[in-house]
Amino acid sequence: MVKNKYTSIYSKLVLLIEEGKYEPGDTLPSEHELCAQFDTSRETIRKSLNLLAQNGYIQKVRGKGSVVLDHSKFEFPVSGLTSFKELANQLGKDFQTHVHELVVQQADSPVRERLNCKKTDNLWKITRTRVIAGEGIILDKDYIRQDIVPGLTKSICENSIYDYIENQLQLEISFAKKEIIVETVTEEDQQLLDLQGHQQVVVIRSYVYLSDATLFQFTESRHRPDKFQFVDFARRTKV
Amino acid sequence: MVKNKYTSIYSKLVLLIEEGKYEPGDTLPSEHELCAQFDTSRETIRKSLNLLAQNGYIQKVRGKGSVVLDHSKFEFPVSGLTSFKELANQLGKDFQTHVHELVVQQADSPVRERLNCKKTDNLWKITRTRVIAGEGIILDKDYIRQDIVPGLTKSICENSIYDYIENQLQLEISFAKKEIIVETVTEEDQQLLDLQGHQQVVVIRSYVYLSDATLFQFTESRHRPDKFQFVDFARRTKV
DNA sequence: TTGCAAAACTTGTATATACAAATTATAATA
DNA sequence: TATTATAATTTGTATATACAAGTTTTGCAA
Repeated sequence: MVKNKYTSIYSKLVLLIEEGKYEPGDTLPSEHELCAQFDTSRETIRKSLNLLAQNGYIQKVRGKGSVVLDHSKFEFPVSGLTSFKELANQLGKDFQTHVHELVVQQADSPVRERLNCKKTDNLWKITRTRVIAGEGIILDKDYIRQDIVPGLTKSICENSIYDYIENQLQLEISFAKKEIIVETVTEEDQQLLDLQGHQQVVVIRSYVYLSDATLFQFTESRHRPDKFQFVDFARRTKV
Repeated sequence: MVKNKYTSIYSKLVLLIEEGKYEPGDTLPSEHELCAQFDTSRETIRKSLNLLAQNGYIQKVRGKGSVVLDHSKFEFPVSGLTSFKELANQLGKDFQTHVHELVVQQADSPVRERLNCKKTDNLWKITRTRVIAGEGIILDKDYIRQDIVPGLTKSICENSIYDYIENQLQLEISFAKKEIIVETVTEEDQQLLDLQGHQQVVVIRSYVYLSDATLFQFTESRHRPDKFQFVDFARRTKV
């Protein structure tokens, strides 16, 4: 994949940190040295380092340098915008996706309000369960605008919708707003998940946007509580 | 508070957006125009705009401009690093903080491992409940390194420890790693919270760092599930 | 040796320029 | 009028310079 200079330098530095070339507590080479190593300007290096800082790999300290953080402590990055398949691949777990429903329907009122679309707009409704080690753990209910994402098939839904959107349709998924709450189980949860007596599920509602700021997807992801984990890296923003 | 140019411009733009001067769907004035308005260079304006984008206020589109997003949709910003008091103030809710325990102890093994400190290090242990509308909703258990944060009092814990750390001690809280999971209630939960029959609590474990990358606090925040909500704004990072 | 001051180093901020890439507006043409 | 090509506008990337602010090292003096 073709990238610009500073993201490719970022990726190389991430690799070096994950390989252990730079260990937690170490300081990276100074910006000046990195300029020489990568044969580029200081501003470009600084953009790469800011990416590292944003994603929790380093902490920059004025006068000292860029201190490497213990990024591995949280090996389960559910934060950010990562598809289930990308996640499962990273973890190397035994998993399957079952597609229960894949239909086109007109937006009914509760979803229409969430997706901010017209009554006549056609929406994909996709219901899937994620099966890990033989147990139905996650129930995903997706609503996707068909005019933006046409041509969905069962096979695509079993693999990765994100992969299809980004690589086949060449659309750019950009950001999402997420909300995490706990709800009591519904009849659908009980039918499609192996709840093992749990009376509540953790629900993640996501509103997903393209890079031109159009909202195209609403997802409700319902997790069995004992298998749920969310990890976040947060920087303090002063008022 | 003295700030640098680009964060102060950022704050002004946030204000204009929250006031409704720029509405969702509008585009901000172009970078060039903003340069003229704020009498500064384009790079400085770009830093301000990048802050807006990171925090979910705008989406930048090449060739078009900076589109204002609907930031108000999530009026409950638990994401990021915000103290309970800051949050409660924003919401204007009726709340109280009860301090149940405020002691200094040597780090015992489970906490020592989390805080990555020596056996002989002294730690504050603070146990507090957050009471909203008369009900004990949140149980906070804090462990803070005494050598870094000395002089804690009950009064400080009833108000805001973060406020004391930042304004009295002049330390800079910088970032945190958080983990959210669901656990079954403990005896302590049942004693100190009004659980109303709930058998599980949502637990947020936070590791909080200063700007020089030293880990100084570990917090376990235990929430009654029906009152828990976590909101996140996430940008997709390409590999 | 110890303590202090100066220098060197490192990151932060602000400004300027040049060109690339995407979108939008304009003008010319059929 | 409708279409197409061109120009103007807007954001993205890369580079360069100058100085500020914090940390570490160096070296001098007591």
